[in-house]
Amino acid sequence: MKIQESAENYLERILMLQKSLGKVRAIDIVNDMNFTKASVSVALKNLRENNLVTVSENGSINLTCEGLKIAERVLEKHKTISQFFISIGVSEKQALEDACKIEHDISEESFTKLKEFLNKSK
Amino acid sequence: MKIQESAENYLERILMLQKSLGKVRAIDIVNDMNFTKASVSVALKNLRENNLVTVSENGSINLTCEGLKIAERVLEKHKTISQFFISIGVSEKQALEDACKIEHDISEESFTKLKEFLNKSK
DNA sequence: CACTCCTGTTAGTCTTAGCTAACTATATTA
DNA sequence: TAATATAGTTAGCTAAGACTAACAGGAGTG
Repeated sequence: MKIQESAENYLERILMLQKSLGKVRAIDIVNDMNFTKASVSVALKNLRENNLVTVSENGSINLTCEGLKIAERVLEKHKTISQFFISIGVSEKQALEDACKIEHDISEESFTKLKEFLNKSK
Repeated sequence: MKIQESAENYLERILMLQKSLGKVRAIDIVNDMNFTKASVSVALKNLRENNLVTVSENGSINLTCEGLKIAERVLEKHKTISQFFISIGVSEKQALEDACKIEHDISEESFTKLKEFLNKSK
């Protein structure tokens, strides 16, 4: 199964929210991503069905091993890309916004080279 | 009207084909983009309705002023982004493939900074 | 002339991923 | 206790953008 861009985004946000809030419920995703409750509910159902998250009885959402792997990979891309843009003078706001989209498009090869480039230029 | 990513792509390809073939018909786009005739036909209808291309009786497709502006902007992004990736060691094939997707996501601000960066590093 | 190839169109289907509306269930509060 | 707020679900709609199938018209050829 090919992971869709939207699924990648949800997983990434769940991981970010886990880090900032400790514990994540659907409503936290709603507030963070500015989608409706209904959209998030359906998206979570999908993630559950693909074994990328689990939801405990109290409503707290957890990434599975597979889900976490994807989330971490996307988050790493996000950080690297935004860091790169900032390093060439892009505003932080815009860098983050662009990274959010590009993180789903960049290939492993280009991502690796970009990381190397950033490490070298430090 | 917000120009869709797919429309941007079609316009860009039409411009590229114009440069390489001189004259562009729907079938040239079909062969170049690996979509079906039907998909291309519908897409062209859309571009026509949005005054981004015209089609003459003999079937040759021309960009309108507005269509050309968009095509040139996207093509410039394409070139800049792929050039950047190549400059940091990405293979040409992958650089072009990634540029094809990222060109639709990058903001004007980031694009400008990327161009400046490339000019400086020359 | 009939056949086939080439080009293009239309109709209808599918998937992704958002939306609203309406509902349920629980918790808080007047 | 009744009313309201909060959280989540389901059903049904929409739009973009691909697809297949079926068809129409012109050009060249047996």
